[in-house]
Amino acid sequence: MKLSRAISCLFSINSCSMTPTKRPLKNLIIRQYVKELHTYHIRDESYSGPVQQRLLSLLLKQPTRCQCLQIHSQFITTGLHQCKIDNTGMMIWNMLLREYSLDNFPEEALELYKQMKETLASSYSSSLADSFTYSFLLKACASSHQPIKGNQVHAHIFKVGFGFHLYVQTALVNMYSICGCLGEAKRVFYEMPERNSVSWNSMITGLTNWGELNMAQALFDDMPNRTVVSWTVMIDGYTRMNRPLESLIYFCKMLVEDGIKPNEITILAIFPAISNLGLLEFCQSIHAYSEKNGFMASEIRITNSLIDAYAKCGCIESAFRVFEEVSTERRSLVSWTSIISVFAMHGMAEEAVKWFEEMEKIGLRPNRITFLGVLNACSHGGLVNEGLKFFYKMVSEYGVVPDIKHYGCLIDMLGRAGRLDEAEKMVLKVPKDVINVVVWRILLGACSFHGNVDMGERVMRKILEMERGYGGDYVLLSNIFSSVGRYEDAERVRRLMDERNAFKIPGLSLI
DNA sequence: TTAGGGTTAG
Repeated sequence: MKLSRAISCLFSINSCSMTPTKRPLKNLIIRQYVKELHTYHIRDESYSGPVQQRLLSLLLKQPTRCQCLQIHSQFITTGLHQCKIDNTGMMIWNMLLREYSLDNFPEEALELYKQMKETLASSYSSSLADSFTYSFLLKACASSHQPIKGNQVHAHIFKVGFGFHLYVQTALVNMYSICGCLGEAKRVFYEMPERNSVSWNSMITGLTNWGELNMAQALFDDMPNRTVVSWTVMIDGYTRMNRPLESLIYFCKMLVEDGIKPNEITILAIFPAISNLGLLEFCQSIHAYSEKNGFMASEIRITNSLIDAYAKCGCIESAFRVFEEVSTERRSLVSWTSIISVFAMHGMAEEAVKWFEEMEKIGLRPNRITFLGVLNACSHGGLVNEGLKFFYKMVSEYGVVPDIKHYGCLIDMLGRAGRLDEAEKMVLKVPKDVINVVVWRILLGACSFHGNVDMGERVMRKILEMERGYGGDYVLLSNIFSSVGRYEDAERVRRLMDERNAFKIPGLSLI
């Protein structure tokens, strides 16, 4: 593709509305465009200092993706990149690198570095890169998950003398951690002649993200100056490992031991732990704290999480009040999805449907999670026909491809309502690449509940083709036989269960 | 005229 053609494609795409389906196409054109720029050579070596200044100041103002491409284009096609490179020129290269590595174009960032090196080598520049260059380059390796490339950059960094630079080493720890190379990350970390809190936090984050909580905790205990980021990383780490109590203990220790105040991100991290333990009072305190510190006004995600947490702590009134207090303009798709799911969770199907329709009225497009919420509501509230309508609407009107959870929901809904034939037809319609044993199991449950022996046997055969070791399936089939008085068959299934060493732990309830 | 750009939590 010629440069002029790439530019016209780029701008024509940019001027129309950017739907998710068009985004990959735009990215492809951007990639092609940058590739063209990399092969563009001109020989105009007139000094244009003021133009460089102008380009740099534009880059420093956080340009959009398109503006950045325009700046890059001007830098190359006017030959400015080949002019005498002073600090301004170096900064233009670095800022372009930064934009590409942060904006999910890591390959372009790496290509740009190659071009930068070649160009600077043939100009009057005294150095080919600085510590900023390598920080951005490592960011690109990290975001594209390319540890091998990162490792090559690491070797190069040593060669050019930045091997023990604080920022570069921290970026190395971060790159290796993100790519899952924890051994390498630790090696760099322990070799660092000096570390700041960011270096420590990067290492601890790497460990928690890969499940090494004990090691992370040991490092956290050794850390000289813990910041709110360090605490948030630990809180989030414990929550993700399904250890909510420890997560809350860290939250309290942060306040009491270090006197550090939680920020928006800490608050977002603590919500799953509160919901998991159903601590309504804790939820209320966090609500009050967020209100007092202006987090509710500044961060819609806190409001959304609060809606979900209140509902999971059993207080639907508070969840709804929080939703109602947000103006329609501020409500995001997640806010709407949260309130719909909250009603679904509490079996309030009509309310869920009502708010789904309200959302549509203001022109918001529901996504797959929103539909999962409303389908769940219909399933639990027995609104079968409405549920089917929503499912078809999702596919035909909104173009959402149903995943296994949508099918599961629908099959559960038909099964609960006793519409077993339709449920079976639906299971048979699930595409081969997404089907799993769970949807068959849902149907078996419905057969058991409604005492349909023939279908139960048929479904069980399907299940056994896929998985033989789940005791619950044998128990259900055996119960189906018992319910119609076929005790010998029930006994046979129980024996089969023993022969195949399929266990079922008896359920228990604390209520 | 000069400074300006970097690494961490979701």
